[in-house]
Amino acid sequence: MTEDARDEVDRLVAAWRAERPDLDVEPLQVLSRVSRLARHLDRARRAAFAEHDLEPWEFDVLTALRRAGKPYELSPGALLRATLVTSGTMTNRIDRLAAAGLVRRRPDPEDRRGVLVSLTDTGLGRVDAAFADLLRRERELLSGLKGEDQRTLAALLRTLLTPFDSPPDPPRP
Amino acid sequence: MTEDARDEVDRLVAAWRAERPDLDVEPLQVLSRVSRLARHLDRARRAAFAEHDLEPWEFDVLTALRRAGKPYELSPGALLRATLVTSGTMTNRIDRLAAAGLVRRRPDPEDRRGVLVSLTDTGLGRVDAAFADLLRRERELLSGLKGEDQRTLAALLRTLLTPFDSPPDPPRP
DNA sequence: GAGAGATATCTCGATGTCAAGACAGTACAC
DNA sequence: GTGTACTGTCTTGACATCGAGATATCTCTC
Repeated sequence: MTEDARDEVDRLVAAWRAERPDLDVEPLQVLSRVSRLARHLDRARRAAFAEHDLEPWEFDVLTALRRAGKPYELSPGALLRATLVTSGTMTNRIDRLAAAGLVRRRPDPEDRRGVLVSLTDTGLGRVDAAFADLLRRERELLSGLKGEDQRTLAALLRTLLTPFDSPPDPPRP
Repeated sequence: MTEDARDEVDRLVAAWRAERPDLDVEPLQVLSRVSRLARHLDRARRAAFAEHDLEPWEFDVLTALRRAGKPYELSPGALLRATLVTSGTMTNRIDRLAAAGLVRRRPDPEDRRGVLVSLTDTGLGRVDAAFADLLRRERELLSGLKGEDQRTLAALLRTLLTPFDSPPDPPRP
């Protein structure tokens, strides 16, 4: 091999080159790393939240509410857009968070189809503690990169993400 | 706001800064993007594989076998390390792939605890077709970045990934 | 103000995953 | 060779997710 394999994706790419020299597998260098890193991150997050008795999915919902600012209240629809899950999943999550006393549900006074979900005091305290902890650990994970490299990395990732996060084509008049 | 939000994570970071100006949320610029991008990628992959009648999890197992080279055979243990799932999940996956005629199971002649899983001809054909398709789509996804930027991105991601992919500390003699 | 279509949420069944543990077989020291 | 620890695979039960569809309400047009 002409260069050392430094991570699993290097090994994976080398294996593909040996098996399918006819294919250009360069895209894997970026996208396989994204997938694998996300998987490892999930596990690290799970470990971090365990200390605060929170599951990652609980944290995702609670932070969305926390970010909204006072009165920490959003509709289920806003929550599912923020967390990239389906509506059935969100209904289920809200049910369980409400049962755990971390959020509260009330009818939307302005839209009788709608519901509003808000943080309880308990939920607010838990999410703030867990978030501070998460940031500590994430900073640790990133400690291998200089600040400038982190900004470069963030900018490149943003470029890839933009098409997904833009509205899927405005309807033409 | 001092700068335009270009993607959801920019909006997310801006919201945190407004709510918690006391915290340094820079790590989110990188790691939240990794998580979100991985999620979008999952969906894109699912769509790509649907044309070949494959689920992403099926593809993951089949490619691991394909990369191993002739005779396209690995143990369940090797497969679960390659795909980052638990042993129970792998047993289940192999069961279903075998039922679908894409892989075959046979006892390991050298270790009577063990089993060897290999691609069938059908499995080989399916995975090769799906992989070529996946590469096409991934290249498309990356088309927003110059080749040089792609290499920079890959290198920065590798730095983050290395600690996870290295053995978890060799035992001291 | 009536109807058509869009939107918001919830329900339900199927499914894939995980964690913990069972079990058989192997490896190594003594 | 025997005991002990380890390894490899499979089993089981709980659980979160998805997708499709049901229901109620809103909005817009005519």
